[in-house]
Amino acid sequence: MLSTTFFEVKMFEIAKVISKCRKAGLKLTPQRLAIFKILENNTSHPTVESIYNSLRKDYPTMSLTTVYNTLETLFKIGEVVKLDIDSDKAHFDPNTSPHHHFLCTHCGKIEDVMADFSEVLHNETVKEKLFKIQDYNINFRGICLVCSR
Amino acid sequence: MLSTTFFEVKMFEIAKVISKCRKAGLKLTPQRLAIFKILENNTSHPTVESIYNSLRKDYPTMSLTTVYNTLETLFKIGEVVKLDIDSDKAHFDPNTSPHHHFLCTHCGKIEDVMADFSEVLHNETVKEKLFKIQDYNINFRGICLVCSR
DNA sequence: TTGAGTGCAAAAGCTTTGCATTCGT
DNA sequence: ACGAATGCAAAGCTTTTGCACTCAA
Repeated sequence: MLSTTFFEVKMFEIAKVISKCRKAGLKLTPQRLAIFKILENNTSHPTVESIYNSLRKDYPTMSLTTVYNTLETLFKIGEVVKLDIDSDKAHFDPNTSPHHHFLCTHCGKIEDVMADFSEVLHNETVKEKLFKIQDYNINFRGICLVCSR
Repeated sequence: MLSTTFFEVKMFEIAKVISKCRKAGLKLTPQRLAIFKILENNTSHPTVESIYNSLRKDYPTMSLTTVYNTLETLFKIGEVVKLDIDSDKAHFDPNTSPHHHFLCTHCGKIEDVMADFSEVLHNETVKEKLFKIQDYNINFRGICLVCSR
């Protein structure tokens, strides 16, 4: 018997985020919209600085503070998640579906691992020792396909 | 049929670490030995600062730099691991056995999860997409038993 | 119009670096 | 005696805060 698992995919869609901002009374500034554009379909797990650098050409007055503020706002409304795979700096993920990550220790790239590991929640040790699990994430480390060649 | 899994337990034992230092040409200073004592049987996932504060009474001249240096040295010789569960500051674990962690989002405590999840390595998505996995770790977040009461 | 958002500068917090002194071997 | 380790101060980075100005609603 095949078991089918349904993944609820929650990608960052500008139209959806805009309407969410309107409902929350958040203003749609040009800076915010520019950051939204960078996040849409972005699977590079950007940092504040990488987003800031992408924007400097088109938005010369964009400040680091605004990028920090906007990402914190998006985090609060659940439109980005923060990764814990790199202790050096914060990486953000506009894909808020439950998924996991792989860090290539050779090139530093972070890749998504879109697979269901919810089996780990059925582990007896986990069920006995922890009162309530809110979430979990798996960080893999190793060599990516590109670097293996 | 019962399946038995053998865990190789690698705890931080002072005698073992001392002989490892001797072999590696590392000097056994009073500062290092004091830090070793704090790490032995320590399951609190201490930070540099918490170790430093524990030592200040008995070693008034102990510096933060020495704690940083010693933990980095221990990391290099494989006697501590760094956790990635808290992006605010580095937590160290003198238990270098493969295991996982649980962060209580209420009290901030980090607990060990000593269970075998190596099944995640057999996932097809992981095997197809990644060339070579060096290690992996699972971070659970939720409410601990103490805070649930 | 009005208060949330922006952006500059300054500060804060963790970690690293430089370097003279100390001390284990 | 030699060279690694220590510890102080300074610097480096990421992130946060304060505050006057701007602008979306």
